[in-house]
Parts: sequence; structure tokens; C-alpha cells
Amino acid sequence: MVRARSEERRADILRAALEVIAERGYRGATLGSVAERVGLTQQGLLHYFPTKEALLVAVLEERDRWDTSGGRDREGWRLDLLESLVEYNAMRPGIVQTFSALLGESVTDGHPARTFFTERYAQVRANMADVLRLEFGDRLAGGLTPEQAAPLLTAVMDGLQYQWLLDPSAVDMPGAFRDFLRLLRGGEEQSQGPSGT
Amino acid sequence: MVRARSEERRADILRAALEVIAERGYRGATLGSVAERVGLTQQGLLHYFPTKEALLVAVLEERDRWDTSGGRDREGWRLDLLESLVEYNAMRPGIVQTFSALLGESVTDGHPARTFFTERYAQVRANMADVLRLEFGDRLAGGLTPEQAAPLLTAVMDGLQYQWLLDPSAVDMPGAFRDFLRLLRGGEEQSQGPSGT
DNA sequence: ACCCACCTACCTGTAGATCGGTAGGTTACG
DNA sequence: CGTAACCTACCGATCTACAGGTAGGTGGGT
Repeated sequence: MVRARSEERRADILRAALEVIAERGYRGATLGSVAERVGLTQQGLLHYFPTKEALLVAVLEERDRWDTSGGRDREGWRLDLLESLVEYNAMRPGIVQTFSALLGESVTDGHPARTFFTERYAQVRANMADVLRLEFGDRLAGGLTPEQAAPLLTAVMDGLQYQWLLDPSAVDMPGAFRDFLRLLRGGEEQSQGPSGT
Repeated sequence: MVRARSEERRADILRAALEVIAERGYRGATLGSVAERVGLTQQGLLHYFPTKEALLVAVLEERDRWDTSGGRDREGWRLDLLESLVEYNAMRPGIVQTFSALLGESVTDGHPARTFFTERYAQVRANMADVLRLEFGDRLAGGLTPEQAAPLLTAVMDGLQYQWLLDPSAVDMPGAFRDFLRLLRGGEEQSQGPSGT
């Protein structure tokens, strides 16, 4: 079972890389520190991933696999699933931090994750529009179309993550997200106790 | 007029630093490349800012000064000014990119900009809440309080910036922001041609 | 005469990557 | 069954590059 052992190692490395990137970003991450975390030397790590960039790509691919399976997919989501996704995220600061750090870096010139994020957001917006149309039809609060609301929904999720990462005690991320959904639903009067500060 | 010349140099350096950080983030930025851009050696630059971190701090302080003067202040904004701020930003991708990159990095451990952003966001949210209360009173669309809507407003601005930076042709940032304001205003029916994709 | 602005030279640390091994297991085959 | 050929999973040494920072100047303006 050499093959299995090897796959396991790769998975360990990816998990470690995720951690290190969360702590220092991609540019700040070093192969040595990732290697150390799984009990390898830097050279040992390079046996599995020939370059630093290859490691990053593998991390991103794994992410893609994850959210193309776990509930989503070309047309998989519904609004209440989004809500639980945000709740789920609120319990995994590590993962959120990894991808928020990467997103931030990715807007810089020639960053290896840039195309990944660009394409991903295009797809996410399309997805969101579908979800919204399914839930609200063609016309939602404020007279917006699903296509107009989709980037906003996406933006809220990301923006809240940054605020929450910077100061978790100042922002109730899932609560705030629910607030936004109420805004989308548009009813003037709704109770349900306050969630923010 | 040596003093003036020196101030001018500092301003040049800060401008160059802003550019370089936009291109490579803080961690990826090098003193040498900033220096080069203003026709100095790296050591010449260190004459003005004794460490790399000092340079970053100066950049952040300048930003603070900028948005504590230009229209804002403890109680300065109004919603329509926010709208023009977003329009203004849409014409300065450089600045937006600098601070989006920094925000992304700042969530990593021990980043020198972290406290800056943490405090800044607390203040921004408070500001936003004031603005919203001034505009809408205590109860806005969806039954939200200004304090609940403030983090959302902030998140939308930031989140849209990332989407826009990644693919300006895919997102009409000012248009999308106006859409969000319509959502906040809450009226079910409003015309004004579509803005999104 | 002095000092501000800046440079040359240099040091130290670190990062990614290459090279050449070695130990242990696996397979091919006489 | 045994052994030679080969492969996998690493490690040590080393190369190259560059980064931030220090020390000690020099030269021009006031």
C-alpha cells in the first residue's frame, strides 16, 4: 500500500499548506514551514509538489472540488443552504482566513491565484443569480433582477468575512448575513430579535 | 527651501509605495523597487523611512488623513456622498487595489496593518450607522436597524471592490452599489434602467 | 563650517530550487 | 528462490537571488 501512504501524505501536506497560508498568506508562506508541519524537509515536500506554485494550485483545486461537491454544484444551492454555509464558515476561521488572504493577494499583479478567483467569481455570481431567481422569481426587493442582486449577495458574504476575521467579537457574521437576506426579501416589517452590535 | 524639497520627496515616496503595494502587496513589495521609482537607492529611501514597516505606517496614516478630511469625518457623510465615493474609486483602480491587497494581508497573523484595519472598520461601521440613521431613521427596509445595516453596507463596498478588481468588465461597481442602496430604500417598485451584467 | 540628503560597501538572513545521493521496497525473470 | 534492475520517498549540501538593514562616508546648499 505504498500508493495509499503517498496519497495520505499529499493530503497532510495540503492541510498544512492551508494552515500556513492562513497564517501568512501565500507570499509569506514558506515551503520549509509547511514541510516542518508534516515532518518533512523542504526538499521532501518538493518531492510531492515540484514548485511552490504547484502546491498553491493543488490547494485551490482541492477547494474547487470541495465546493463543487458539498451541497453546491452548477445548480445545487438554495438560499437556506447559503445561510448554513455562512454558519459553517463561522466555525472554521482557519479556512475562511486562508481564502480571504488569498483573495486579497490575488488582486495583485501576476498572482498565481488570480485567474482562479476571477473564474470562480464569475461562476459564483451566475450561481447566485440562479438561486435568487428560484427563490424570488425575476423581480426582487427594490425592483432588482437576480443578476443585479447576485454580485451584492456575493459581496456581502466576502465583506462580512473580512470584518469578522478582523474582529469576531464586533460582527455576528451569520446574523448579519440573515439580516441581508431579510433585506432581499424586502418586507418592511419583520421582527425576530436584533443580531448586530 | 530644503524643507519643502524633503516633504516633496516623502510625498513622492508614499505615492510610489502605494503603487508598489498595489502591484505586489506589502509582503511582496520591496524597498528597492519603491526607491527605484522615485530615483533613489534603497538606502536613500531608508533615510526618509527608517524601516519598511515605518513606510507602511506612513501610507496608512496618509490614508487616514485623507478620508478623515475629504468629505467624511466623525459625522460628515451622507448616502449620496458615499455613492460618489464609489464612483470616484471606480476611477482609481490603483488606490482601491492597494487597500484591498492590504486588507487581505491584514487578516494574517501579526500583520502590521491589522490593528489599523480593525480600528478603522469599527469606526467605519459606526459612521455608516450614523449616516443610515440620518437618512432613514431608526427603522429601515426589512425591519433592520442602522446598526444592523451598517456592516452590510461596509461589506458590500469591500466585496464589490474585489469582484471589480478581479474583472472590471464583469461588474459595474457604482451601478451595483446604487442597486444596494435601492435595496436599502426598500421600495418594491422602482425603475431606473438596469445596471448589472 | 555644518548638516541634510543621499550613496557605496557590506553583512546577515532567508527563500526557492537543483543535484546527487541512499534506504527500502517492488518487479522481472532465470 | 534469488538476484539484478528499478522505483519511490525522501535527505544533505549547495547554489542563486534578493531582502532588509547598518556603517561610514561624500558633496552641495545655507
